Amino acid sequence: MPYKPVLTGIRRYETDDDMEYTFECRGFDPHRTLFCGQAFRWRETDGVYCGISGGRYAELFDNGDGTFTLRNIEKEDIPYWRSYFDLDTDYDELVKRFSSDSHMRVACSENPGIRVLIQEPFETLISFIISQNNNIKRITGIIDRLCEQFGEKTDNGFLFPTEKQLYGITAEELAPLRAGFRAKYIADAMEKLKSREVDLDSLYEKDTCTAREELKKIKGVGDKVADCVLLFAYHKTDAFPRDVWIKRVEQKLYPDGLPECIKGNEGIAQQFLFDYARTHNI
DNA sequence: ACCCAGGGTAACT
DNA sequence: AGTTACCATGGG
Repeated sequence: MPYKPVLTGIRRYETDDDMEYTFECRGFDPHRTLFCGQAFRWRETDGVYCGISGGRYAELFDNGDGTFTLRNIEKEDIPYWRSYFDLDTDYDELVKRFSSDSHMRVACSENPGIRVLIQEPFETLISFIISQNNNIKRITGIIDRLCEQFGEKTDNGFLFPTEKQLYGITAEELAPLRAGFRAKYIADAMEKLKSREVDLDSLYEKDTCTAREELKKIKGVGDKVADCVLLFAYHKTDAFPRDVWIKRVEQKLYPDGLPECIKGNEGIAQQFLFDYARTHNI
């Protein structure tokens, strides 16, 4: 069965109805998870991670005893955040499986606590169109300007603009983002979403290959960007985004192909290998 | 000045 | 089908 997270409707944060939610998640590392290049809208100050996703604001901190607290969230959004942090997947079990491969064993042990997020598809699509041939710092800046220019302002910052808010936008109107040649790709994405030539809602139920081909109808979306969206939004864990670092890993560590133990979870394994490759400058 | 960055397109062999 | 220049921008 394809995995579909429980998503409640997009809703504004309301200051007089906030709550805390504490959950257990042994070994979870928020910093590694939120700043490893799968999400671009979290900030950390004094051990508190503040972010906006899917139109929802949250503050997250580590209680130091294997539990974590989400603060200033709405009660009905608990299922959203449980899904977002993929809390119902046992990563200890996954890492155990991965560790039968010697490279994966090192990659996992050196980067404990990474989890693959389950994000909102539209935000993820636009974010990873922006990511192409770009670095994480500048990607973050462009997305910040996108939210400030076109997203709704709330007490806790600007929301990511909704699909409807960007319908019909042109590359010229996107110029202030300084996204360069990627502006025309965003404009093309908005055309194809508006016309329903590409339907993000339908992709949950499609297999990875079919969904990948549909995303690639958008100009500026190739295999890599498509697989990022399939993995980071739709949680299709067999999607395998090949960026420059992963290509080096495949050449140097796996010239004869990927190990059997990551089959079906190539995308999650990729997240460990991505950090491994960068810290060791492979 | 040069190189690279969570790539993709179009125009070539 | 496989290679290659080029694409905007900013940081090192």
